[in-house]
Amino acid sequence: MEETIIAQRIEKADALRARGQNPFANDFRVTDLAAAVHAAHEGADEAALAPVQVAYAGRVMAVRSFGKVVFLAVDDRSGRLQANLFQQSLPAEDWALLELLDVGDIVGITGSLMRTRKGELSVKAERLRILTKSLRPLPEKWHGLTDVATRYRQRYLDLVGNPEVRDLFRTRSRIVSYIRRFFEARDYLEVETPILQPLYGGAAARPFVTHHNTLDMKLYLRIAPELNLKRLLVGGLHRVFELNRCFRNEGVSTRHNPEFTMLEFYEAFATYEDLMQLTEELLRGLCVELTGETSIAYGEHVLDFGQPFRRLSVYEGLALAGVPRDLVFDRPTLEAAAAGLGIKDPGGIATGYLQMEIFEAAHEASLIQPTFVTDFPLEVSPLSRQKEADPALVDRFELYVAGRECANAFSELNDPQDQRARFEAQVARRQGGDQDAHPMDEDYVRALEHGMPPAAGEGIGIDRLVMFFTNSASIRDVILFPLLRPEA
RNA sequence: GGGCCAUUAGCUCAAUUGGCAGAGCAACGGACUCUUAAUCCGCAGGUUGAAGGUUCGAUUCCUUCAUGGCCCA
Repeated sequence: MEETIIAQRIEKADALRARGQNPFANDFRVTDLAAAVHAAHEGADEAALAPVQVAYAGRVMAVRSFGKVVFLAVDDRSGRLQANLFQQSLPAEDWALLELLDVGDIVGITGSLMRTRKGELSVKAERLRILTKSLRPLPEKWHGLTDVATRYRQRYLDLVGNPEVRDLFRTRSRIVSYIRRFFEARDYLEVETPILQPLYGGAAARPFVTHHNTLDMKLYLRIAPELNLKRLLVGGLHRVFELNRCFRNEGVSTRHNPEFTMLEFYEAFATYEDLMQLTEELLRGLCVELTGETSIAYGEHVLDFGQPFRRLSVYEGLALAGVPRDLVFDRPTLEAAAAGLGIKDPGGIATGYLQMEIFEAAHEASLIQPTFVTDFPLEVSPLSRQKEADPALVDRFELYVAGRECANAFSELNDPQDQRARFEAQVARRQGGDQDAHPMDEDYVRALEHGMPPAAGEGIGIDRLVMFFTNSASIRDVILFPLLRPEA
């Protein structure tokens, strides 16, 4: 049946050619947009509308024919504007095009404005062009396309049929644009650093591996831009940010896509305390930009970015989970708490990592309102600056919203000798089987040896941010083309 | 990785206890000068995700696989 429809439409395209018209023409000049026409003339009366000439183009979403008058619902990038075709006032040649027109075709309409008896502002067509002949049928007009796999695989159909999807990606664009303006206004420089790297780092994750043919060189797709951005701090670019695509070789879920977008920014002479302040400003301002208010509905929750964000240190969280402050290094206490939370084989997990597993198991899902989790174990933070008041901890925070981590920040470690020792500890873990452990990066240590200004830096997951601000349950809803298995 | 659910016409969905695979929209033919999911008449459209099994007979029951969704780890 589908083949029949395609064959019929190819015949129609051929018929257009036989009439001397290109079924894929590109010589129509658009002077008007649907939304602008509505905005400019919505209240105007017939006498005011009739002299207004417009030319617009878009996809035909519905054809309602009454014999000698035909109504077309035409969608352009701004919205919908109906075209009214009267046999009486259209050239015979154009009227005859209707027998070759299908829902889904792209048309160009020129004419004057009018209002129908039901009051719809529309265009009384004087010329009709079929600019692009569509050869396949669109999804059904009322229910639209709902099959999730098809929506992701054929996102163009999802966008054609579901206006709310177009709106979501407009919102995504506004979020990115706001972030860019926010940092530019604070004298940050936007930079781009390599995705293809001979050595990866900056996060705890497994990379994708690829190969450069002519250099015969193994390359990794970056898991984070962190180390390169800090090299720029060494170089004197003291405020930098990068809106960057990262790649982590892990599973897919409603919260994870193997490639995702992060914001990372670094500021010299700032501390993680400063970044908590900055992060509150960023998210509060973003919320106001998008909604006009300081809170937003997300699922069953209302996320409030208006108040100063809650702060909860890792040790405070451990105390709430049954590990008092003076026993955070007591293995029997930690292992008992871990077992109680369902953590498997706690005896095999190093102390700092076990502390974090306990914290996350006990608290992560309940951190709904924006919460800064602060002061992480040094062991799990190989790039963070040691806390002066407690050498077992680092000056670091993660921001949790709606039970999910959405930012990670710290005062940066700039002591090259300490950094080398941290890398060596990571390499030891790697040899112990931790595939996420950080590899040694000699050039990064060398850069620190030249002197990196004291600084703080942060990464924010853009996809998760977009999820919050578009009330999306799955990361796939906010990525235009999420990774899927190949079609069967 | 484990559990549950889904997969039927281009799209959205039905199909009784295992008994002739159906509807709406889209398409196709026709009527109609004001529709907003237009309406009306007519016509057509199927390897029921794939492979195998049970059965006189399988969309339905069983096994395996594929794809997707939800939950859990």
